[in-house]
Amino acid sequence: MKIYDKQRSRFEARASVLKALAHPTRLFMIEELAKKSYCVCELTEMVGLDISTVSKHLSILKNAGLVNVEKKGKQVFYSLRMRCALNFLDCVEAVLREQAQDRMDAIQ
Amino acid sequence: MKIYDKQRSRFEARASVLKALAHPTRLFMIEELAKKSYCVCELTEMVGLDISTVSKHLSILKNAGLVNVEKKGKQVFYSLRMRCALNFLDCVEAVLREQAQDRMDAIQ
DNA sequence: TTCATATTTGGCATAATAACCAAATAAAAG
DNA sequence: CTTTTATTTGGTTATTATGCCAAATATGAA
Repeated sequence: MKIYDKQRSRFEARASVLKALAHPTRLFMIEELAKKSYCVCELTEMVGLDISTVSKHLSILKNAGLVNVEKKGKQVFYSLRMRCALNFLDCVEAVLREQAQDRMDAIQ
Repeated sequence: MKIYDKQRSRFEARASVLKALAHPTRLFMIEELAKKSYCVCELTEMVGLDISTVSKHLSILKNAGLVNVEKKGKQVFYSLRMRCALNFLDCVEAVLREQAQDRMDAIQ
């Protein structure tokens, strides 16, 4: 029995949340939803993919608990639920800046 | 031309960093590497997967810029580079607690 | 040099993702 | 009730990810 096995389900749960974030379209939508709530058709217009694709992306964010959903008439509005998700995008940006620096160092 | 298209490469870069994190085994290793550096063979013993699998996971973390690598004799030691990655695991934990709460609410 | 140990790389099988289209469902309007 | 609009779901295909084994590489010891 390895150390990892004992805690595997805990790390699987964390990974599933991070997986929900780890897609460019979903990251874009999260950033937009941080500003205000949007319906599926508005988000579809912004991203330029098929509406069924956008709907599925939103469903992934919803299942991960990252967004709220509110139905208004025929439309469904999504909004950002976990605003802390934004904070850690700052860390991701820091990682990217370091990556860029590494590439510079490699050239010199 | 959609809003998203103009910034797509920026979101792709972010997503690639998050993808590197979004795996249970890699999250486990990141948490361990936060405590101290380990060689590949030690990590392999902890996770209980094939050493080639562990090596590939570490390579993914390295390419994302999340860990440092240092060779000492025959062994290769990895250590956590971006400690801010730990902070946002706190956010992930918060999301998971909310998920659990939602499930409780659904039952009641 | 040869051997043993540590790590990485290539190849392959399987599983998971993501995109689209088409069809199903939901809600409001005519 | 039928139509229209908005959204979700099911199905298919293409791409990517994961894990193992075997082979290649690297380092140090004998």
